[in-house]
Amino acid sequence: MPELPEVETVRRDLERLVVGRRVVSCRVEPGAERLVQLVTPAEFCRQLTGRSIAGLRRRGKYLIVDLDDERAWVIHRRMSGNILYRPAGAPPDDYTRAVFALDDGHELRWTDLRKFGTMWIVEDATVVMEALGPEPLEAEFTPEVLRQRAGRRAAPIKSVLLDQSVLAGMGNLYTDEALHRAKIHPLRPANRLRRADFERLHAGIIDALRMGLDARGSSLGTTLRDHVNVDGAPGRNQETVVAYGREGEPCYTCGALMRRIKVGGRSSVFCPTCQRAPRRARPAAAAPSKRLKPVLHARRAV
DNA sequence: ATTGAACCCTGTTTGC
DNA sequence: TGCAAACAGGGTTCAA
Ligand SMILES: [Zn+2]
Repeated sequence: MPELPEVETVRRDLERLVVGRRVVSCRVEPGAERLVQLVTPAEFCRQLTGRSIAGLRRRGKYLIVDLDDERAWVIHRRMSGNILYRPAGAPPDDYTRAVFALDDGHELRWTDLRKFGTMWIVEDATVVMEALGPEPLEAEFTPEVLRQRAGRRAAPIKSVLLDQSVLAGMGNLYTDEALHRAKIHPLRPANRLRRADFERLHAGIIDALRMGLDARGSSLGTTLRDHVNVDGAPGRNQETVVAYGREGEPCYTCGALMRRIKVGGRSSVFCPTCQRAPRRARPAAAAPSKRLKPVLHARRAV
């Protein structure tokens, strides 16, 4: 799933490849019309065709392609959107939903298995991006900033970290990674964390994101729906994750088996030993309370 | 203000 | 064994 490191990796690649290039044609495949926001695909393509790419920015999980007419082409990959930079004659890519030909003989291909991704062309990119929190890899992000923005919420810290208005760019994977590194249980109410917790969490967030960036992103799950970079190659961070997707596997720190619970409807993997449950842990949905009665049958031969 | 459900879509898993 | 139904997945938006 594209989160901050996955979007940033693609931004850096595109910055190297397409700045100064002109969009010479634009095509949105039938059935993918929802990709385009605000206007029809035809109008979208009309606005895009002929424009040159002036630069690439990122804010949270949004990719911003600055155009030479002072407008911004804003892209959100959501769950399965990928941007590929291919020679115009390259073999087709599965789930291609839109194609943007460039003046260098290459094309940008938008692939998106689920069609959840969205694009806008706007005068001011901030308009389409809801009030986003600080950038976790910028100097503005400090333990104190984290405490002030997250520490008033009574919701589980996991849910608060996923709130893009608290902090921009964290998704389910990097949230689990950060909480594990910080040894904080995902269900801990954010307003009950102490300063020392926020110090560790701050460091854990940065470490997890940097690890993802160094590996060119995480590509978990089945191949088709994974994040890939502009050349179609997956990231390598799935080899480095310490929590996400590791349910039932031993914790790298203590060896206890990693558990998975639902927090705010999202699956969360954590170590029950390293990440101590809050005093009043919410009843885990995955653990129906069993009466003592089954003891009578526990040893029954099968 | 805060929380939870709905929604977007399709590959995968589960159940009959 | 086949097929159909349920589910998972994450971010955002809407509703309560
Ligand atoms: Zn552990």
